[in-house]
Amino acid sequence: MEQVLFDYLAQYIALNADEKQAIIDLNIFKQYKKGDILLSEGDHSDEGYFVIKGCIRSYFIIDGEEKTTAFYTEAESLEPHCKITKKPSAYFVSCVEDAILIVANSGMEETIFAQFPKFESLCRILSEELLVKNQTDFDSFKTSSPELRYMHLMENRPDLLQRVPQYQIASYLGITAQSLSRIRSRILENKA
Amino acid sequence: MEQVLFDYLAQYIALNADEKQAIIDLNIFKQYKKGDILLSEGDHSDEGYFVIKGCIRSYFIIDGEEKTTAFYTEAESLEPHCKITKKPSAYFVSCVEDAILIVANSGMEETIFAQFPKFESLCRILSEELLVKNQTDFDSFKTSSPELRYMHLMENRPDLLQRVPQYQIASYLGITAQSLSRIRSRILENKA
DNA sequence: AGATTTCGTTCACTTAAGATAAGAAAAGCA
DNA sequence: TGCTTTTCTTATCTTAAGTGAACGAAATCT
Repeated sequence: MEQVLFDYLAQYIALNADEKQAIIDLNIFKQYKKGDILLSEGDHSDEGYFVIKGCIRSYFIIDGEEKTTAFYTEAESLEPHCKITKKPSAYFVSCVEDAILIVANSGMEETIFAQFPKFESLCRILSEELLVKNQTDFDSFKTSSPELRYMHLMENRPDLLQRVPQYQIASYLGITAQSLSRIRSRILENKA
Repeated sequence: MEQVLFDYLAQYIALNADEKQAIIDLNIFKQYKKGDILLSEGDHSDEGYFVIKGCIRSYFIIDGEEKTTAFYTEAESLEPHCKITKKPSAYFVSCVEDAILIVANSGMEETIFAQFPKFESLCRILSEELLVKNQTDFDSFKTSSPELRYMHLMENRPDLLQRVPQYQIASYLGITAQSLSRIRSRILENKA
């Protein structure tokens, strides 16, 4: 199970046995069931999540409506805002599927940083990469119509369309479920 | 002039005289004129920008149309994707106003990191904060209508509406200039 | 299996954004 | 100052998204 994490980290830095053991010793692997809520609006949580297996999502509830803002699948990580800002969470995080996650809090990170400084370097690099990814996604969202956004998603994360209910995809695309349904039939028509 | 930078950094870490001098010795302050282009699509650039004074923006050109994706004003910093990914830039960066910027490349960062490790720690923290900010903006964009996005901007960055041409604001909001003009008149009507 | 809840599609209607064009206002320049 | 370019607004028309409601299909539960 650790292998997913170590394979991921190997893309960025080489870890020796001690360093790997230090991570394992933190005892951070947890299992969850579909529907489990990891974080709720208002929570003061200090935990970040790295997905080993499964799918989690973040969403707001605005006027009683769920607004999904992100999905995280294998080898992706979610650092909730509240972990960084130390303020109550503005959104929810729950499991779209049964999941195995790494759950780590800031205290654990400090421990690791102090023991192995190269982890802080790693975190800077990961953080910069995440930032680039997030900005790229935002740019693409801003410069595309809902239909293009959907087609973009079909190309880039086709698995999501299988794993996640359509109404969650819809709000992720910034539209209603009805509108997404129309877009889908429009695309099918044009293919025929 | 350095003071803007040091005031900014003081929010995060304490710098001693040596450290400040190391930064100054990099000789990184540059002046630009309104309209100057700092980065073009296709460029392989290694430079990041920190705004001391003025305003810069990033934009794509898609089908001959400018699509503005971000504005950066005093004490904000822009790390172009190409700096991090080492690939050719997908977008442009230019000056909305005359500007004084800090321009630093990766080599300078390495130098500083090696000399003063706490700068790397600083960069991780800044990077995480930028990520939170960017995600918050993205979430807000996704969950708002164009009209709400504009009102949000009026509240949060009213200065931009004065400093930046409307057609650039419009594409920043993901809409056309005509549509923004209608939104503005709609808002004025409802106030009256 | 049967009942129930969740999810996806369709329809009719309303509202707002995109496209195209034209003109007014403002800013920049000679 | 007067001229030119840039920026903003207005109008018409088209297209697509939002809303509310209804229905059927699929998944879930026991």
